[in-house]
Amino acid sequence: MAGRPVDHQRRAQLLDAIVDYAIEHGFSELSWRPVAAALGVSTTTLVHHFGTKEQMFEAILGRLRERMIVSMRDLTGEQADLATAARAAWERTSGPERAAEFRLFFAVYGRALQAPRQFAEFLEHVVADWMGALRDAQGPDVDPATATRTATLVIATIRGLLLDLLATCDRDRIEDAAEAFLATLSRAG
Amino acid sequence: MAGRPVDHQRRAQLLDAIVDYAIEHGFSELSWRPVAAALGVSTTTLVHHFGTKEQMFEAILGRLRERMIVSMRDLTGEQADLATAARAAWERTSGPERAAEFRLFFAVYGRALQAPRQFAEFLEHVVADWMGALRDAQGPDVDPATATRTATLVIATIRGLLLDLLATCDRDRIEDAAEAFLATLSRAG
DNA sequence: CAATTCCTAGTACGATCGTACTAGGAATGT
DNA sequence: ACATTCCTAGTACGATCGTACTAGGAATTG
Repeated sequence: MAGRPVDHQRRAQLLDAIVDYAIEHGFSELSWRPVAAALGVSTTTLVHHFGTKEQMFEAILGRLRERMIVSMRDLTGEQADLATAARAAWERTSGPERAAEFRLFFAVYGRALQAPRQFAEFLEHVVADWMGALRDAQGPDVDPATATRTATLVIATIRGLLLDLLATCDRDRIEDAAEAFLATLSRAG
Repeated sequence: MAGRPVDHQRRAQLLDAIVDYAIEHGFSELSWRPVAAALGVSTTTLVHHFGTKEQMFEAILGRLRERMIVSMRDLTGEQADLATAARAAWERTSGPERAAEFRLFFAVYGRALQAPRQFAEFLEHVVADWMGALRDAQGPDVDPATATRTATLVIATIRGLLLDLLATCDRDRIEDAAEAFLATLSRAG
């Protein structure tokens, strides 16, 4: 008994390629056959590794979640400072090279606001992590309620600006507003 | 020559029903057959009035745009005041009875961030209108650049909070943060 | 009245979807 | 070596999709 062992690395490698494909093509074009063709494998290979399509979405969101949470690690350097944390968050997310990734991120919202629970869970995890980072950035001596309030507001503002940035071509206007917002935080904190 | 005249009212009536269906079911379930079944007509009736599916999406977005712009008319009462305008904007958008509508609104973002131009155009029109309203609310005597900056920021914050509100179940946290944000505007303005 | 145009419905065709089924080569434990 | 399990591929089936085609009843002008 006990034949060939499961190749977990193979699945992870396929999953990363699928996430890249999703970032580039969006969710709507995410069918077995096109993905398999892009990866140079057969659809049955993908089905074998990921089961149903719903399970594949779950795997994609899990991996994407990991990536996005990792990209927001250690927002503050040494000192705990909300203003620098917010600025770091903005700069890490607003770069043109990450636009495709955040396009997919907001596509998750589009899906989460309809039925399936998996997309909503994804957002809860990611946003909760970012909230924690921005709460920590305010230091231990601030009122927890206001810390939560401030973190919520900062995330909401940045996310709203990001949506603008991705949806419009008016990058200057958005970056100007973002700069003003971050300056406000520096003045206040 | 000249036979039966075109019944424009019939088309408008069908379109409104389709928009309602879209608000309730989202874009992904927006196929000829289910919509026709829900409306109690045949698919050919819809095809006859709207042509291709892309044209139907265009019609839906056009009607939805009208609705959303109308819902934000006259944010300020008599006096031009950014704080009251922002508060009015928040209160008009955050109500639970409009949640379904804004779910679809953010679903537009999800699509706009991928290919098709029509969704991006929709957002440009709607956001431009809201921007204008919030710029006007600041009165004629403020610097146009800062007025644009402020309007951008207010819209971004409200939109970010709205996304949070729709995606999470933590309504209290969001409304608390929104209240703090609006209070800030009142203090500043 | 007749002619014409619009509205609606039924049907059918090709494409694509998710997925189950079959089967053969590859890699392991005994 | 052998049995067993994994990986990959090919194929096929049913469902759903957008849409073209056909045709008949309704409403209008001449």
